[in-house]
Amino acid sequence: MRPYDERFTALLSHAARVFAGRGYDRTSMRDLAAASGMSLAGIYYYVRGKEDLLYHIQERCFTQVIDGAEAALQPAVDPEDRLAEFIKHHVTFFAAHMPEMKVLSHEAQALSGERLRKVNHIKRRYVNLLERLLKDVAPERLPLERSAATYALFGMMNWIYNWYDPAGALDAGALADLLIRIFLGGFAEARSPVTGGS
Amino acid sequence: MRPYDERFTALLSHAARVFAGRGYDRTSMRDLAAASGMSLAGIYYYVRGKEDLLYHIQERCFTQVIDGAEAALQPAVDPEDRLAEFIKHHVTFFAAHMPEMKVLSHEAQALSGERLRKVNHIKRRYVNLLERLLKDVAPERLPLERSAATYALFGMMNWIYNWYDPAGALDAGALADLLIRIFLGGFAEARSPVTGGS
DNA sequence: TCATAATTCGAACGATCGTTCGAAAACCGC
DNA sequence: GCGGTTTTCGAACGATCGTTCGAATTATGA
Repeated sequence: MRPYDERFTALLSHAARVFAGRGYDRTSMRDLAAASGMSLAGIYYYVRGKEDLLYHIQERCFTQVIDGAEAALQPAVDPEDRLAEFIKHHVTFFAAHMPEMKVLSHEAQALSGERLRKVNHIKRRYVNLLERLLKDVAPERLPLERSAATYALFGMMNWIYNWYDPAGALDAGALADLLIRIFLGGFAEARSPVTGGS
Repeated sequence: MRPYDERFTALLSHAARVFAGRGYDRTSMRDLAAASGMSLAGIYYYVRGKEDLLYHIQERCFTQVIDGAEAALQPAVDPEDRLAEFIKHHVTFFAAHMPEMKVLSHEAQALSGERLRKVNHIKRRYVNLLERLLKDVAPERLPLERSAATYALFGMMNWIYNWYDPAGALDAGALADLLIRIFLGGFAEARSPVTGGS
């Protein structure tokens, strides 16, 4: 039953590309059929429906990015190194899986019910992972600030899908290094004017 | 002809709130009629259609945010101060006009043709404005890095609509200060390891 | 008070959507 | 080559969409 899985994966890949290009809602099941070389009805052999298709794209991609991040953090021990590794992995993974990551970042509202609950659960795990890294880098910061800084960093990284071209002059590694320098320099070094150290 | 303008503005405001909540594509003209207290057909007296409604929301909001930014920059002369003023204005404006700014940030793909061209033209003006500010802060950076840093900063700021609650414990001014410290500290102070100062 | 313009709306249209169903086709172990 | 399972698909359904149109209603100015 290997060819089934391969065709299922190919369907998800084609669908992710079309979703990323035209947007989830503006994409019709007929568009997906044309893009994947299947018939309209044939898609329903692999998936319960359109929303189920989006769910599987998001669930697979999110699981991959979490597993990859944990693996990338494994060797690093210094807090700043670990944060840098997280950013580097997220950005390079984003650049390497642009369609899926755009769908993950941009179509978060499109799911509902149990599917939304499951994806949000994975998302919370991922956000908590980064928030713990920030706590190790700057333990003196207030939780409120740390939480906001977490989302600021995710914003820097996830906004990529709005402008970055993986085939352009800026390669993903250099982009990751730039974001690391910006965030680590500003977050870890620039102390809040009221605290100071304590 | 003042009551006409007031009702038109109210329609745009109601529509922006619904678009922000349910997404542009998932919102039907019947939803907008219910939210604005108008009949379905009545909307078409003020607007050519659904896409025209989205266009007017984006065009008005973008013009406001550009005018406000230029006014906020007026008194500041020091490059870092000017950049800080830009960030502060963008973030506080975002927090004060959440629905419109979310629609502006999240529904950039929904327009087409001439309307898309016009909004993109305004957007380019705004992006160029920030990019010039970054050039004054860090003249030694390569244009490629400066462009990426511009989008990184916009990502930090625009991602707000995914998590920030204006009614929560973190007020907009404090959030703006945090983003200023993060970006200014990391971008202006952490020099690229290869350049150093020309 | 009346004609004219401005504004609102019920009803309906054609188009497109996601989904279903039963049959046909392709594949497989024997 | 045959029986059963897996996979594909044409055709159609009901629902919902954005939009239109002509009439009804309300405001305006003489």
